[in-house]
Amino acid sequence: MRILIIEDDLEAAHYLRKGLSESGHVADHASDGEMGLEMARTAGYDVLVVDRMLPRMDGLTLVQTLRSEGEKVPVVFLSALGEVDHRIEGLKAGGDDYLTKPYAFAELLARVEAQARRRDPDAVQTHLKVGDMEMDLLARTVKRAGQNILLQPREFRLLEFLMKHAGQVVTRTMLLEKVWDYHFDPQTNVIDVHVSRLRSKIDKEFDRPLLHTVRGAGYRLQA
Amino acid sequence: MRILIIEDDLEAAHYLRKGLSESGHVADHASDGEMGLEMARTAGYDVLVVDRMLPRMDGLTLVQTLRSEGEKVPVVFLSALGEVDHRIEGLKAGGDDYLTKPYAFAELLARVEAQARRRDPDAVQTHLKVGDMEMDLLARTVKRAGQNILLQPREFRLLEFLMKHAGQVVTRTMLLEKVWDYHFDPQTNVIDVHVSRLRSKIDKEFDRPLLHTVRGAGYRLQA
DNA sequence: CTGATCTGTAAGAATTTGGTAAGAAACGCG
DNA sequence: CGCGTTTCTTACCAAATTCTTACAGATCAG
Repeated sequence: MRILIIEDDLEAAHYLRKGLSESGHVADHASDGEMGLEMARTAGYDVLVVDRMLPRMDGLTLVQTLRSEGEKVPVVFLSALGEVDHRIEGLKAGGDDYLTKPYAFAELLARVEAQARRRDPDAVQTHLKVGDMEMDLLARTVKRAGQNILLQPREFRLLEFLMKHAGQVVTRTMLLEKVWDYHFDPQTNVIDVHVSRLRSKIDKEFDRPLLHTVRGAGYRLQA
Repeated sequence: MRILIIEDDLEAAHYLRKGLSESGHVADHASDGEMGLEMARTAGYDVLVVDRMLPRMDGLTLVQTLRSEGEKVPVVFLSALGEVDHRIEGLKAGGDDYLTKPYAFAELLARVEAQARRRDPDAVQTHLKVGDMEMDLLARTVKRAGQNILLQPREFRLLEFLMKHAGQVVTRTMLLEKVWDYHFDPQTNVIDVHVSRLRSKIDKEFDRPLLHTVRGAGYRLQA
């Protein structure tokens, strides 16, 4: 899941990013309101986490602006102010949830995921299945035909993405963006190498391969 | 805790059972409304998890029937319908909580345990088990393969948390929050050190390790 | 007050991982 | 069939992560 954190406290932001990435998400960070607005407009995030108080443009205004432009991405407000009125203000401005500092990270994670799920039920699957292969996102385990398969972190992300798009052709560019977070051409064959490694783990010992090459386009995972 | 899952989707039911049993509960399963009603009447469950839509007798009717018979067991409804009206219907029929699909397993677990606790405050976990390792929360003792293991307080909290989330990856951030009560990045390797110490006590002399490292994410306790 | 125990820090070791590059193989087209 | 192109595989190395150990401050019981 792609999450944008708009927060001027650098330490807090760093802490959030780390926690989110441990939980398998990708988090970007903007440290002031204007930068946040800019980023929220361009890149397609699944959820925004917005501090109420920000330099250059406060969180409320930011979200109001986004909403007036028709942007519907879910927003979770962070704020030091716990008053009911502030909460209502936040929701009226177009926020979807509101968290008062200090908050537990686990709580933030739960709310962020709940928001994302509300918008896109498939975004927060915990269990994926393609053919006789299953992936458990919580346990971070993969099985094929009942047999456990050990994957490296990057291989896991790769397979996760492929499984979430099972049956569709996944292009190299998509993989670079969503699995590697590269927004440029690395001019190397990283993808090929990882696909090869993945294949040797999920397809090698089985007669029916799941991961297919689509020449000139990319790859497709299919039973 | 004894839980009855009344759910016709076999895969979902299986997944719930697995999760609940990893969290130390005992879960039974009924795949249609009539069977569910029958089982709920006879065996004394602590909580029922009921799908709204069921073959042979829908969830609402089931719960209404139970309530009319004076059965007070807490009920958590599951439903694909998120509308406010449906929620109200469920609560009016005698449900105690309501969860909209798709839901995160952790959320379900939290609500189920909350319901059980509400009913019987003493029913909280006092005993955890993962593989051949057991923890007694009251006596503050840990055994593996019948052998007593002495843990320091912090190690005990750490293991307790890991056992309560057995089978799932537990991130460093979660550990910091729940075991250390830190809400920031300590910039040290406290966790690593304690995990290492814990390992040397619970895994060293045994051939099959329970505590696994999940690179880039955290740790997982699993038999 | 004192000794024992517990917890956290720091540093270096060990391990794992991911990326690069080079050559092999497969493919498609004329 | 042969050639250019794309894709696959393998080996290697640098970087990042995790593990272990030793030590010192803090805490607690007696």
